[in-house]
Amino acid sequence: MTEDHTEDHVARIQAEWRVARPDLDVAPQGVIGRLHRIASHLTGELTLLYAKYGLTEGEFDVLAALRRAGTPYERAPGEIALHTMVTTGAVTKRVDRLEEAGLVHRRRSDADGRGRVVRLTPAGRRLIDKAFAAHMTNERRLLGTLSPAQADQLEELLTSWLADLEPPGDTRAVRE
Amino acid sequence: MTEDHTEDHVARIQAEWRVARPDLDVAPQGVIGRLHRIASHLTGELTLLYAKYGLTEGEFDVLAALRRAGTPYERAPGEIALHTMVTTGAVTKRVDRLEEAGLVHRRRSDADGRGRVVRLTPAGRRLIDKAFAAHMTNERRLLGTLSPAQADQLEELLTSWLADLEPPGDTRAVRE
DNA sequence: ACACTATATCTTCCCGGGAAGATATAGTCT
DNA sequence: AGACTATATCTTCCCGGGAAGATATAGTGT
Repeated sequence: MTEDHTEDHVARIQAEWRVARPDLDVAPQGVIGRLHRIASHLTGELTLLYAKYGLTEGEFDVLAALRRAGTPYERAPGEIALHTMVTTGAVTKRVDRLEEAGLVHRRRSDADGRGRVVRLTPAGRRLIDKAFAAHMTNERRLLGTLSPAQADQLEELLTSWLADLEPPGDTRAVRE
Repeated sequence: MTEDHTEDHVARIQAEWRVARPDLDVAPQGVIGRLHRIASHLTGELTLLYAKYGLTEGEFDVLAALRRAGTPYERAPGEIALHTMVTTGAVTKRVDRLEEAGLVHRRRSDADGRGRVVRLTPAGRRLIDKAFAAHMTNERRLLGTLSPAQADQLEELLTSWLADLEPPGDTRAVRE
């Protein structure tokens, strides 16, 4: 036996720290390290799928935010920034790319001369509808071997943790 | 009442999708969306702490990998890349910055002319020792209101999920 | 020893996003 | 109306990392 196959990378890192810094309690890494590692793995897999539709994650998020808005699939850039948790500068660039690709259209707001309105084009609507359905299938696959009971339990724990971390009244939104 | 305060952002997004795409089951977002949101929140908080020590997250990871190696706190760039889950190009740049800051030292390997050896300087060792202790305190704070029992349960669920996602034999390492 | 392939690191170029400032328009107060 | 402040978006500049190629050295087979 050269290796304990029941130990994952996080456990190995913790073991190394226990040798290097026996004075510290590295238990929190058991949760936080694994959470980050899962997140990074999921992001990689999700991004692969977006790429099949010619989208980056950021572009996907913008299209999704517009799609969720419902007919006529419009939102102001500032709203999109809130919904997708990025700066307005990032939204400008994402919308630039999506507009270039013919997936969204940008016009001035009638009501407010400073404002713009970003709207899904029919092509954008078709694309995000296909991509989002595939995305959900992909997420289901990634939850794969968790039993429904485990998934519920996990969701509950994450929900209560998230409630701690996010001060109520925090308006920022979430990755889709 | 204008808003249900028991609903978080992920729940709101799911509710929007149920209207926009009633044909799809968006349950997976309950877990995956919240996990990503927690990860992003944690990363923000952890990064704030690294910054107090003048470090980026990537630099912290490199110092931590060297510290865990034990005396004499040396590792090859390629090893560091494996341990920190980035490309060797990224390691080169991180080490450039750390060397500039006097926290690590880089020399040629005696054994292999292609190789380099990166070693913590005494200043680097002192810094990562302080920073890592503070990092653990910070992580404990971030787990805050999860009871020990909840934390254990969560760790167990994450561990088994991670085991699915990471094919055994995957050599990549983890965020500290 | 020579040719060929493999490996370790570094370099170059690119990409996406953040931060801060620029610009244009709204709103408010007098 | 005029001045001042607030707001929405866009622009500019920067930063960190990825991908792919360049370079130097090892290893291997003949």
